[in-house]
Amino acid sequence: MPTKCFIRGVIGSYTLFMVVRLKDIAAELGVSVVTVSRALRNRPDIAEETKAKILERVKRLNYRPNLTARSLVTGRSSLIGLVVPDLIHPFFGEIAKGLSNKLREKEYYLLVSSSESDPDLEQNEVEHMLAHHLDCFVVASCRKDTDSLRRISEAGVPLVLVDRSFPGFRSNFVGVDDVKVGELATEHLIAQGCKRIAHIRGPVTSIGDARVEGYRNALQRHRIKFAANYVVACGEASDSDGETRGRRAMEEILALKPRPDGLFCFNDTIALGAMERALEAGLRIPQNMAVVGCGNFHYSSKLRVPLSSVDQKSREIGERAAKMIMALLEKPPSARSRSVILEPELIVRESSKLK
Amino acid sequence: MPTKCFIRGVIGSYTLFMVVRLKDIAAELGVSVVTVSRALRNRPDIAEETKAKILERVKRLNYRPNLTARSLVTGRSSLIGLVVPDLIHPFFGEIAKGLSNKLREKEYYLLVSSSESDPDLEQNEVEHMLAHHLDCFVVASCRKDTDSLRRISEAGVPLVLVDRSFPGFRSNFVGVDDVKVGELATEHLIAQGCKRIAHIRGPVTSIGDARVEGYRNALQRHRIKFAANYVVACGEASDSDGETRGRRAMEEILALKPRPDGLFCFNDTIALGAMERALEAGLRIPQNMAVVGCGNFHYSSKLRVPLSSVDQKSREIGERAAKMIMALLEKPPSARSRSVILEPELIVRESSKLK
DNA sequence: CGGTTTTTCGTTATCGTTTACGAAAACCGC
DNA sequence: GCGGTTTTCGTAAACGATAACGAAAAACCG
Repeated sequence: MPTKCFIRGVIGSYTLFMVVRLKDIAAELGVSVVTVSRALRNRPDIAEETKAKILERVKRLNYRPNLTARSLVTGRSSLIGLVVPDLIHPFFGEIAKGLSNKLREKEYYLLVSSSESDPDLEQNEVEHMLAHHLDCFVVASCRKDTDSLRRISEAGVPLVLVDRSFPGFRSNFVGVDDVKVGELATEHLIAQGCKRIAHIRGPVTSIGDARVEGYRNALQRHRIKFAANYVVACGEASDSDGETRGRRAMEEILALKPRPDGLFCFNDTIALGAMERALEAGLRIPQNMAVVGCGNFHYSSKLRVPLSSVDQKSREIGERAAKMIMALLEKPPSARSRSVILEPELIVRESSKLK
Repeated sequence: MPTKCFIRGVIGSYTLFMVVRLKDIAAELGVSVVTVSRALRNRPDIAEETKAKILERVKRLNYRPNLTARSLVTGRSSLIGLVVPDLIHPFFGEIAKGLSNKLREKEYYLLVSSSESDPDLEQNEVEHMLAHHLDCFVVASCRKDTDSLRRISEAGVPLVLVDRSFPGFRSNFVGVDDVKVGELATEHLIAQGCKRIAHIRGPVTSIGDARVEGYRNALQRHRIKFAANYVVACGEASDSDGETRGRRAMEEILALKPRPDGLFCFNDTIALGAMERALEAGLRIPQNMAVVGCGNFHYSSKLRVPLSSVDQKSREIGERAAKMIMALLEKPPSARSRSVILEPELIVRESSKLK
């Protein structure tokens, strides 16, 4: 139990702690609370001499301002909310790390919520987090609609979308060009000599659709005819983990006649499951089927068959989002929203190396 | 910019938002602020009729209490601080997830800090987080000393250590029995017929030492003589990533005469690096060298050679820590500290399957 | 029906800080 | 020395909620 006093030490088995407030320092030095506050925030209207005196005492007493109280009056909490579908997921983990490292510079802290890919949970979490009066939200929404995003906007809290944007919903955004992602992967498979390229697509969202679009663009550019049954769906992240979804999708692909000789997967986890299933079925990768994933998760290079993957620049997404937040919070009334679209990068490994 | 008013709508390109306060609801219904507060917190001293009336209005206006203000007066912030060396690390990621999911039930939120395995940064982060007046800290410290932990205790904030405890520093703790971890891995290698078992040890901390102790215990139990040069160090997490550290350690191991036929690694990432290096050197795993890691990271089963690993129950650690926090915060003055020691579990895969 | 208890609700103070404003002190030029 | 700045500091009022206390209203009881 923190006690407000200047005694510090052990009495019996109880330890008394001091919780120093502005008031205490002011009283000790015989100045007013406001003067101490001014010294701490480096305000101009204070004499150098008194400032030095105060800062010395502040340091000696190990004073730390109560940010809760400050927040109440200034309306700034120095807290940023991060809402992602899954904290364990390497992609979002990297984003969190990029964010956190950059935000640290300005002493912002991250309040995280892992929505477990459950739309209702996400909405609920946003609702609760709003009560904490965060300075800004960073969201990779797992919802089909924009309900949770709108709640944030309605509350007047700045918002940065990462990874997924929502057509029709104006907002700041940081992510990669997903059409380019699809093109990069597919062009590569074509260049490797694949003739029949399948795609395990992601959910029906802006991202999933954009990747399919890129996939089609590349095929068209090389006059390969698009076959609808070569694009197989594998459900949502909320259905089951990516790996089993990848396995199931591979079942379908194995049944296709003629069998595809190239495969572009929505992400590395799905690719992993698909590859495992294909290997079990006796296929050799890449000889019988070249595979490219997406996300370049850090373990993708260590797999049974090291996986080619399109890097989504997750760390950079986090860092750029952090920069955007800082800009947003420094000069608040910038009505129009900004977008940062990063270029994806293909990393080639054994799973698609045919030449 | 949130405006305090009851107008809501679009004027030109500006949207006005309402920030509803207790005061507003009270004014609308002609009751006092305290009455509304009581209704919201389900206090007994309020008539059912007025309560219903208030709750209806609260719902209709979409009121959310300002937790910052509440926190200031109650001294409870509903925020839990999580300090880990690395957010991306699957082990800590799982802990974060376990914590977050459990804490959600009581509407606690997680403020995270990834210290990047930098002791100074950790200290700094703790210092700053203290200013936010969190209700409790969960820490996996990367420091050699207990300085950051002591700062938390001195501030009178409840503390739960996870993964690593510090002998001599009394505190709540949730983790696995690390001596058992070492025993489990080593006993298994012995049972598989390994005669010369090496160990890539972790940093010189309670954990690293305990695992070595378990390793020695198992050897002794089977009358295998302990050779000091079979225990190779690989530096600290802050030096470089586990994988390259594992590779470097394997260099040393490959130079040992006679060459070990079994290897127990401090964690899966190190094991991964070590295995990669061994494979490059032409060794076959497990035939020439059986390998067991620790942590059972979710990708360990998907590696080139699926890796046997001692599961550290990371998710459960998070959940148990969450439970402990709730207990701590409900009945505060429990002076003595509690420990939860979980049993590790060995998961056998190809990397060590000899029989 | 008076007195006591119980229920219900309002008043006031408080949490630790910042903002707005104004007063005193110091400085300045003439 | 006297008006007018400028510097330095203090007072008072927030911020949005809860805690402690007490008063009015209602209910109960003999």
